[in-house]
Amino acid sequence: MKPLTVGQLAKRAGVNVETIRYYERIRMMPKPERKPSGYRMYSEEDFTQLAFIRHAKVLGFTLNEIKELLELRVDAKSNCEEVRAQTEAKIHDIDQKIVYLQRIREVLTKLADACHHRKDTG
Amino acid sequence: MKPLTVGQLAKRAGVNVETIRYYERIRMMPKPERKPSGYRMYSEEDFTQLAFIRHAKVLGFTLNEIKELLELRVDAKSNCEEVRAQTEAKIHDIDQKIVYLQRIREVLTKLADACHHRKDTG
DNA sequence: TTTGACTCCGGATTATGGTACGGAGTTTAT
DNA sequence: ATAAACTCCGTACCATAATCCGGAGTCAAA
Repeated sequence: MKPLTVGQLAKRAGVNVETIRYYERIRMMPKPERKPSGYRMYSEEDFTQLAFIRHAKVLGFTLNEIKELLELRVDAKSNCEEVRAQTEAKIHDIDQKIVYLQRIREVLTKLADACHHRKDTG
Repeated sequence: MKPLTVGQLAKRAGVNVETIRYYERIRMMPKPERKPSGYRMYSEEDFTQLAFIRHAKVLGFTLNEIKELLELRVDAKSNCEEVRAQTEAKIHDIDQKIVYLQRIREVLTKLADACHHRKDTG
């Protein structure tokens, strides 16, 4: 419940402090509450959002795409029908990515198996 | 069987001609045979490799990671045991990505469903 | 209470992954 | 044969996504 400092948040999320400030500047992360000294205070929710961003990044989404994903969540309260359509489009993109990954996975599996056999058979 | 020009290859793969030249410079793509005029000639195999690169890029692999994946394929002939280990590590990374993607997919599905219900029930 | 670690900020710098430019030569279709 | 379209090359430029800098203020703990 105690708020996290920017350094603690950075450490938990495995990112640089500067990255968090950068995400704040470009509105990927919300402006946090501040201590009287001006130090940033972060919540668990902030950590969740940052982790989401990092995972999505690993998956090849650009920061702008991730921002869109985050905004879908927020907009869901107001714009229901349109959000639903957009969300389904994103799901389609994700399914495509999964297909590609599985294809690459299969190629690699065959590679590993070929090596395995060669080892067995000399 | 007729070799492709760089422009034809670019068109089929959906990339810029400059991108292909760039990939050649950084050794993501092999140096192609040349016509007497100096024009590049590409094969179907080259197309396959380029398509692989583009797909892997969409999935968030960096060009260096993709280069490693391509090299695994080539090295498989010589370094069997080590290649197998590395390949299995890559497969593990890919499985992690699939897990992340499925998690995001789930969140989005819930979002879409919530909207759907809201529409039905007013 | 001081000292070392942390944080503040704006602005500069970096790495990656391309894209654009432009003058000269090549190919192709008419 | 000639124009349009394509290709050659090196270099310069661009956007994205951070990361670094450095001087000043803050916090924690010995």
